[in-house]
Amino acid sequence: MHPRIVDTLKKNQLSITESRKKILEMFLQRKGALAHADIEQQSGEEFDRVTIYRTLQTFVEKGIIHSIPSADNSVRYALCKDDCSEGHHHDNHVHFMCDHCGTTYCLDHVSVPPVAIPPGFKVTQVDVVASGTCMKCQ
Amino acid sequence: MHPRIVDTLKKNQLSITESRKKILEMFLQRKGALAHADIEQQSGEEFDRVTIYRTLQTFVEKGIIHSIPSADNSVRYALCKDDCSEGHHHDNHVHFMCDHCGTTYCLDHVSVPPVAIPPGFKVTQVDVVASGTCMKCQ
DNA sequence: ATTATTTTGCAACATTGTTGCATTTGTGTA
DNA sequence: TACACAAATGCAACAATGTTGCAAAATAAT
Repeated sequence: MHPRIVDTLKKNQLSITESRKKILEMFLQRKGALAHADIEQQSGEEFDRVTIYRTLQTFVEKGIIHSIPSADNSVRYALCKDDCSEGHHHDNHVHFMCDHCGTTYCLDHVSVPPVAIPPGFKVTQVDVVASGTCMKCQ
Repeated sequence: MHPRIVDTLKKNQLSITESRKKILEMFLQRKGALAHADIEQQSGEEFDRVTIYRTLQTFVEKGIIHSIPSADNSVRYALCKDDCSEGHHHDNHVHFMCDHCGTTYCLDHVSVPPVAIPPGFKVTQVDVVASGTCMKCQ
């Protein structure tokens, strides 16, 4: 088991349960983003569907993971950059979604460029969603 | 009826039907984006739910409208900039979604800044999704 | 006007997400 | 360690959303 799992849960005042440990481990092991369906398949019916929904919701509220915008109506989640031990500041993110294999990459180290939003809008968050073909699918 | 409706449909080799005319008119009249539910409500059960799904799908395929990425798993659509009479080149778009009233604005005139995607990724489209509070909700 | 093609509406189904509640699990304390 | 309290889980039922096949209706072509 990944060493940071229990730490992260404790820091966020969450009970250490099987589902939370396992789901958090999936995020730590895999670089890319995960959809609800991915988790359901990978865990092999170990957890109830409802439990997965609630766990993801809890993780989002605590700022452990964040949801990634997509145009095809599939919600995906990825780990927040800094384990969010400091709380959940809404980071700006750059994501890449491969049209071919569907993998979503969370490019934490790419900075979001300034965007000239017209006056009148109060911007709190900017997400950049790039899509195309990833290195594995060239 | 908006004068461009029949033209747009003809240019895209689509039959001129009631649902297509009415749904396209909704997009032309309203500046913001529309979700499936919006259309269903505004048309007042005039059309079957399935018809709306299929009409939206057709419009997307023809490049008349495009879907807007969002983090909350709600698909919204907006008119393509140039009526897409030329076919569907994948434009880069800036969108703004108001956290308060849920309205999605399609900021066609704001240009998408260059983003430094790491080598290995072949980018075909970049969407920028800003969120916060719109002018009506300040 | 008539025929051929396309679109629509209906029904049935599949998927995805939500809620309430009893049972189980985890946490804090003696 | 054992106990009581709090929290999370699983189940069932439900709601919302999206899909598919097919007969009937509307549109387009002749």
